[in-house]
Amino acid sequence: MAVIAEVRELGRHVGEEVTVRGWIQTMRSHGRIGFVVLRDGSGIVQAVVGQKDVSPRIWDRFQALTQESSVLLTGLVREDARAPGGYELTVRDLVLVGRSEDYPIQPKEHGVDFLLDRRHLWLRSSQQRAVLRVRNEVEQAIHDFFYARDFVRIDTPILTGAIGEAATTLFEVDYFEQKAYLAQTGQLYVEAAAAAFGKVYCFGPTFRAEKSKTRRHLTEFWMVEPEVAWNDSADNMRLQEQFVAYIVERALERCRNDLAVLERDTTALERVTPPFPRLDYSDAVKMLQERGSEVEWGEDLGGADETMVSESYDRPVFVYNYPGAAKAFYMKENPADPRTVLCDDLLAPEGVGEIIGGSQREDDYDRLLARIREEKLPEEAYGWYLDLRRYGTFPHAGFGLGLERTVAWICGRAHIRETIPFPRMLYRLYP
RNA sequence: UGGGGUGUAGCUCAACGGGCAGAGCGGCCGGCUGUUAACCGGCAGGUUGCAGGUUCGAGCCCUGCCGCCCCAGCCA
Repeated sequence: MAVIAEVRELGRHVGEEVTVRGWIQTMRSHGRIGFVVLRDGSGIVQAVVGQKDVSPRIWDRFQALTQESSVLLTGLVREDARAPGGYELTVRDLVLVGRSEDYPIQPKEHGVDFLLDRRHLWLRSSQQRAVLRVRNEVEQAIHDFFYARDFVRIDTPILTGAIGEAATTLFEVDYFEQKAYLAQTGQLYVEAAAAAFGKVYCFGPTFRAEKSKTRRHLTEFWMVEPEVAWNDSADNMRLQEQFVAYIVERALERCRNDLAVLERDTTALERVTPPFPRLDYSDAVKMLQERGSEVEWGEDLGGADETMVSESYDRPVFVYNYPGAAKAFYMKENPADPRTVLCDDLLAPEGVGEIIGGSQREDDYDRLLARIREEKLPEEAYGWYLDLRRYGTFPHAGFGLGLERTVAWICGRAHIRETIPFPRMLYRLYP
């Protein structure tokens, strides 16, 4: 009875007979010899079957294999430069576990719609596996970064009352004959927790019922939102650049292979080291106007404007202190220029655009209440949020980083839909 | 929601200015002992998104509808 081995550890079994378990990725038959590439999740290995080396029964079984059939392969592990992965299995025994009939995804080009309809199978493809492994590494890096800095993770509710940033549309659900909404941010809740723990973050799914159909929007996406008591806007940006640099570094360190599978040119990522350039909103508008943009002071930057700014730098760039009218109600007024608020957007290079939105929060009770009324928000829903300014208010700042946008940038994918296992978009709820 | 595209074999795409609907891949059959998206020969595979219109004749032109893609707005 051969020992069961994972493909990633085959190097330790050279000269031994092992059994590997997995799925047939590709196969090539050649008369009296044949090759299959087996995937087990830990890696891929080429297995060779020679007609003279196996019984006629095994040979017939091999001839009948199809793409994505699940199998047990038993054989001798050899080093072989001709095999992808460097190791090869000379098959002695083959057990068919589950036959795959007419697998729809070929090792060829397919349209995006076709693939998304079969997302449950598309996940098996090598580039999709690479993207999702990078996502996994980024998620782990996020937790490690904050854990090492003594942040406390706070899980914020997904079912909420009418509270959030209000500008965006919320998904409404029936909550025991009451209206509830899927959370569009955990920020307001981590602000509460910051007064309990000092440094906190939340990391979970958020929901936006916007009818956007662009390469950088999903209706369900994951966002990490740190919140730090006593931090001002400048502290906030310093934390952001350290955070982003750490995530990129981890991906470069631990996902070399995946980035190679994705044919990602990593030179642009190697440059992502602090400090990131900082551009005052007003200077950004001036620069954009000189380059022919129609943007006027007071407006938010459009997608084309963001691209123009980010293309002027070789690493992520902060644009800070936007006009208050263009931003959310909770951002703190800039004492040096009350038309603006203490906030920042972090724009990733290579035309990726915004991956972080952050700000120092309004900590003055009266000014915050005035802003809630200006925006005509349901005041009664914000009672607890105002309490944070009534019982020991404190300066604090935080930000939200979009996980999918960050992964798309690191992986060099044009569209963020490939960076989440099962994307939720306008008109797509299946599979 | 607005603007621009697109829809032809299971998949990816061809088809002159309106004139017999095709290829590659995949499938099936056969051949081949070192393939790397193998190769060679053969076979099957179509209501050209749907409904109407113009025309001797429509995959192609016109109208409506539907799906999808890209861009904009909103944002992460």
